[in-house]
Amino acid sequence: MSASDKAYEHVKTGILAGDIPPGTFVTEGRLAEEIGVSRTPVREALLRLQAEGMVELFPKKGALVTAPTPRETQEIFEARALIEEWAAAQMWPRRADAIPALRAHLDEMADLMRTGDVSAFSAADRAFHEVIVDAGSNSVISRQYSHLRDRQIVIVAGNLRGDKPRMTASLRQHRELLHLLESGTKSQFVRACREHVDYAVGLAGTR
Amino acid sequence: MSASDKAYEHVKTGILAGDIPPGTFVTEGRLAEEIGVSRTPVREALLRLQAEGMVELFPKKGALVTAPTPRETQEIFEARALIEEWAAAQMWPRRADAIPALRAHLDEMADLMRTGDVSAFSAADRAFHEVIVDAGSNSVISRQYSHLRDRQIVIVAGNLRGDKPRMTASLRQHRELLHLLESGTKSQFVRACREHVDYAVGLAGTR
DNA sequence: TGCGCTCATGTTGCATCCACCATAGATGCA
DNA sequence: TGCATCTATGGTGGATGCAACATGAGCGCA
Repeated sequence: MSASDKAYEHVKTGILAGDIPPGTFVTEGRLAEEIGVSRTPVREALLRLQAEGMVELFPKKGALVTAPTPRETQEIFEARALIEEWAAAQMWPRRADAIPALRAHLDEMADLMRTGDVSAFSAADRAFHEVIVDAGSNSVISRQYSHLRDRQIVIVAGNLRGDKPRMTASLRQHRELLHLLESGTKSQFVRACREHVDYAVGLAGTR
Repeated sequence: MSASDKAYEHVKTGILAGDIPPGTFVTEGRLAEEIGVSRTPVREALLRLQAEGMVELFPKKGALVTAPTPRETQEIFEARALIEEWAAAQMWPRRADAIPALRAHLDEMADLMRTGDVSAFSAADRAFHEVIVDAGSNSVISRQYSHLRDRQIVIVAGNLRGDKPRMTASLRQHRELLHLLESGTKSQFVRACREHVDYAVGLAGTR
């Protein structure tokens, strides 16, 4: 792995994990020292992250880690809903081959809820949805979706710290989705996907 | 404008205008000399372009300007259709405020078809659609749409060099869209948007 | 005390330098 | 002649140096 990749991973995972919370100013020099590389690869990493909207670069001042505004949050969820609804429709005629993976992620979520590992739970949630989106077989859309989820994590990392009732509700909804995929109709499944995302909007919006 | 931005603009417009056709290898050194800056900002520009999917960086070898594969082309148009259909639906209840801008772009297209400036025609086409997408008031989606169009230009720049019948057909379709927006129904307009993009898929696919 | 100015410090933006690597063409040997 | 190997060249990846700029602390003056 190149030094540039290392810097990128370091900063990005730091942001996504909440170690570098939104609002903090990071500087190339400090990060470079921290990671053990020179400023050049750090600079490249920050540019990439700026392109992704994770940080905002202020000339001669530094990089500000940004959280999505309430407005952007709404927009992200609307975009998610659009893609997930599309993907749900693509699952018909029924794509039974996706079911094992979905079940695996579901089981994982159930386990993680017990142990209370919120960030891993959220990762499993994401993986579940990515299976559905990827089933649409459109890598352009999959990439856009993945990016939306990255952005969303920053919100969630700040908001949802181990909220059992919400996790329970989420788990129930995912179970329902899988159930509908196995034995429901296309329109039922599409609507459930839509409602699932809309529910998440509410969660992110109310706090 | 910073040297980095200058390099970025230079390379990107070069690719979009077809001056740097897909398949060519560019090197940091040569570009740097050409633009009149050092390799550092050029390198940053290439990294940004790689993130956008415009070039592919091969370690120790150089940067390859890539055209979308037929597969990616299909995917781009599918994503476009998804967004445009959504945006079309967002235009109801009727957003009359978008009409003047749409009409202006339409007139521009008519003029440009006469003068035969294909790339400007294509830019006006894009602007027309961006008005509709932007009317959805979702900057996240607008950005994704804009990116899709950037990618699409690379295809078009290689394919559609001044094809009058196609331009005529395109112009007619845009007129129809505007007409439906003014005095059609929501479902008519949405369907027409969908069909318009599907028509474009055919164009890109058949060559 | 309060205001404006200067300067010290921290940070970026960019140029330059060096080491490593990939590759192609030359070279030597069978 | 044909093949393996060696080497010269061109390219990137990364480190470092330097100038320009933003900012805030400290100081002088009214």
